[in-house]
Amino acid sequence: MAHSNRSDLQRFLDRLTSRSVLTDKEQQAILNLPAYAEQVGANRDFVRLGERVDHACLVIAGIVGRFEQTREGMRQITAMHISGDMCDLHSVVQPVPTSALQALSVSTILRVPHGAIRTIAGRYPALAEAFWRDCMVDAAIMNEWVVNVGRRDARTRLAHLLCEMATRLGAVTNGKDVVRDFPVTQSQMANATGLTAVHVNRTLQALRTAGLVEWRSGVLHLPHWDALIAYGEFDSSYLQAGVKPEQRLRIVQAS
Amino acid sequence: MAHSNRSDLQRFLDRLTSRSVLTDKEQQAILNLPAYAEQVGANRDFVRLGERVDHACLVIAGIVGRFEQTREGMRQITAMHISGDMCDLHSVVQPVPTSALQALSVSTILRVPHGAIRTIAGRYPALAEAFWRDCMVDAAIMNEWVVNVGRRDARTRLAHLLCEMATRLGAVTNGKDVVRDFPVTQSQMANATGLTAVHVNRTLQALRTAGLVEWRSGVLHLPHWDALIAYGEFDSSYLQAGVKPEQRLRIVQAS
DNA sequence: CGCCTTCTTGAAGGATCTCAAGAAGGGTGG
DNA sequence: CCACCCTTCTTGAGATCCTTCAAGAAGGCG
Repeated sequence: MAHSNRSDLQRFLDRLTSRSVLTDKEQQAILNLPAYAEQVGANRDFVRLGERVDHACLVIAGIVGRFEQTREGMRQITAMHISGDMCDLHSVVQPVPTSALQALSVSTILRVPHGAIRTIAGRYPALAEAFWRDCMVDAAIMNEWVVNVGRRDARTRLAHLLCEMATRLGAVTNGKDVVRDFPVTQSQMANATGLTAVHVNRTLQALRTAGLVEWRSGVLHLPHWDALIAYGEFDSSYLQAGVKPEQRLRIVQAS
Repeated sequence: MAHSNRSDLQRFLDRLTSRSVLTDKEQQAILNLPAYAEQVGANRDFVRLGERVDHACLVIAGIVGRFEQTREGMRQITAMHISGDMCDLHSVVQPVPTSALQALSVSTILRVPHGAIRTIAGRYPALAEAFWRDCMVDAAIMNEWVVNVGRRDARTRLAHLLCEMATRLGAVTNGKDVVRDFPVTQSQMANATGLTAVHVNRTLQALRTAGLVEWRSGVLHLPHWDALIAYGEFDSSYLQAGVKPEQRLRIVQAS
């Protein structure tokens, strides 16, 4: 099946080249990675705590959550991953996961063996650098989540997360009216924001009556983007989404 | 001054080799890094938001906080760094900080130019790998903070953070009685846990009367370590502190 | 000794949670 | 195409954890 995955790997490559500078050879190395597609049902774990893994997971479709739970069984989602995210790239250098991965909706993932990633990372230092950088964007997002959960009230917190996800889903183009598939339940949203499902429901209603959010059957509609980012204190710079080509960094010499 | 910093850089090297396998040459490259020591007063920022930086900061002494603040001026500390931490190693691949750095107590830091780090990362892929891995441990810690702030009540949350810091400070040896310098104010602790200073104070009193924590004038004393880690739901595995030599990973071939 | 930061305490208010139950929605089988 | 079921969404009322405001006590430092 490896030969049929180039178009999926292209999404990963696009992600990398949006922030890093890669030569043709390096790009080909990405596209030639062996990979095995897999369908995962909603609410199913596909990476479990403590079980050493030997492959990284690229999200092709659906939404994936990284999560942990407390002794009393309360869940906390610490990251959400969407199409194009290599959601546990970090496992290449740290193969024993400290948190689990679950499909939040029906998802298809592409498993890429660590061995192959390690080989090209060793051969092309610029790829290792690009991988490192990609992981640091995920870390910057998690950093923002700590602020969100720690210091913002429910309304702002929810608005902020919706802004982040809409931006990452690439939905913000005309700057006004934003529509995107976002198949996440209110309960999952609660686990991502450190709230209860009941309170997420009520808060969402407040956002709805304020005319800022419509969200029915997995489709998210944000009619007044500018108003929502102000409401959610959202500043997208941490997402490193708009890095201009001339600003992209390359540590190692192109060879 | 560069020549006199080898002993400080040794701390950084020790940190790297505790998780990664490095050859003699690679180790020397770390120790030969140029570096400039600097004293920073308590509550003083030394890396500001949005200002592109050209050096990474190694903490030699004191405690450093990574933080952000909301529109209303509420502060959230998203990471604490101690002696031996290269607190913004990520800036090597992402030179525009998305969060600021502040000395929580009087600190001395060692500034290491990005250029020098990039040079050795390009020349020795195993060093790039070690840097990447080190950043991923910081990310794992932040991941745990999301859980802590999102899903644990004040008592558990504080206990968990104290357990983490005590472990990282290397204070847990005999497994019973733990004593360490920890010059952090209750107000800073509040900003790290997403609570108010008042509530941190009351919660700390509860831990004190439970006999789990004594903390006076910057000295932290945890008389019943085993009881405290149970109380704080603390499992140190995410810190990657006890990685045995034979479990340390090296992607690239030793040359 | 005096000043400024940090710690401590009280009382009242509010945001969020818990418990409980009913309504709506989406899928499946007959 | 309808009936059924299970998940998700919605609503209400009461409880609680944590915050806010305010002020005094203690601690460190010149």
